[in-house]
Amino acid sequence: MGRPREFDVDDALETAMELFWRKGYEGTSLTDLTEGMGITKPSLYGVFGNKEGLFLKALERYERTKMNFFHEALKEPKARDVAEKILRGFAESQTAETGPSGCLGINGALACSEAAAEIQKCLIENRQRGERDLGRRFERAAKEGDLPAGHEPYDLARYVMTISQGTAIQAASGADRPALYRVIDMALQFWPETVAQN
Amino acid sequence: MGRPREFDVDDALETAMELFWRKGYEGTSLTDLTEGMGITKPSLYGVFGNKEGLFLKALERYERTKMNFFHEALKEPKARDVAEKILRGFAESQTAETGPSGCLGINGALACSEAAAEIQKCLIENRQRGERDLGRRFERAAKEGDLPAGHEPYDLARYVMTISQGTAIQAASGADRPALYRVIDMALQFWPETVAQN
DNA sequence: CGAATTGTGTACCGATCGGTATAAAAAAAT
DNA sequence: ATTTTTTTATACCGATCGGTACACAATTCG
Repeated sequence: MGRPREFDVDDALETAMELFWRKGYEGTSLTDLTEGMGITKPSLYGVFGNKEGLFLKALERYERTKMNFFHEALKEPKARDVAEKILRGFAESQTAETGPSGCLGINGALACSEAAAEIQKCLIENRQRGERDLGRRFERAAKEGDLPAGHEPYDLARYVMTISQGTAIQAASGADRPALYRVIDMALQFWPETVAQN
Repeated sequence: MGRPREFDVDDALETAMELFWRKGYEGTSLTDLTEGMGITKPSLYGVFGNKEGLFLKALERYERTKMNFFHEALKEPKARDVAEKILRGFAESQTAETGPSGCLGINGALACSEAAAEIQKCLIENRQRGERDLGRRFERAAKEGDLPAGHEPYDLARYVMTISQGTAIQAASGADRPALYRVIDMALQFWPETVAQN
């Protein structure tokens, strides 16, 4: 009961996500947010708690709507396809024609003041979690004889994540999707199309 | 003549560089700067103009003292050695035990408010200039038959810079030097030690 | 119809932001 | 010793930061 909300929470969160994505956590002011979302500060605080809570919910939405390819990719039967799907998935989300360039998980708070230390830590853990999940997937691949010879699963995971994070910087600097695809093709070249079957 | 300056300009600039490196342009306040440098605001403004001027001078110092390996690497006779020296040079400066992790050219202003747009643009151009210089070097290598077959010089340059930027994120997230070296070893694997001699 | 509940608009809070006016302090020049 | 020049310290500027108190508007429940 009570007075009905005059805005759509999901729409507002989508806008907040895009703002944080483009300008980072500290670079986005409450004025940016309220003007962009079309709501007042008390409404924002009523629904999302505070700026930090809003960012975390925006990050959650980002993971759910833009990073869904990641855990889908882990289901690929061949490790090389896992890597390729992840690399292409990142490149695509980083260079969408509509929406900001780069990656919210990096743009959000790469280097920041002490006031954003908690957000920064959260984003670091977020990236490490993805890398760990990929490493686990490659561990399985190692047991299946599905990895390039002479490499540790977690090193391969770091390799793939490093390329993905590199393309995030490239995208944030203006690189377009075809350019990133060419980088990815090179990065995958050392990974044989077909690994020795046993 | 006049009253002598009570601080060393170079020491102060070194401190400012490290602060901007660790906390970014907008994440570093004038209070951070003056307290770290051990000087007052009027002294800072007297010598460096304003915050933006101080950042640009800090960036200049960074390029001169931390990125000197880059143009040295371009002088290597073989393209693969150019690439390897650049990749290892970045990884080393990003993981120095003393000093901040990552890269000032990325941490400085990856995503930011409109107030820092000029700094952001300057850093983007900075990165693109490096990539272009490397591309030019690889163009020469192509003429010398010193490139892996089937790749454009500027694509290879983007590839190398993407890895370097990726390791910058990795370092900012806590990855240590040996971990980055292993990534670099993988990234170089697709680049034959010896290219077909003609 | 009240009464209770919830969202909205306005106006404000203390703290901090980058930046500066002013005057005292410390040196060189005369 | 006095003037001139430069740097220093203090104290302040308007603007903006994230966040909130308060009154009012809009709905449901009794």
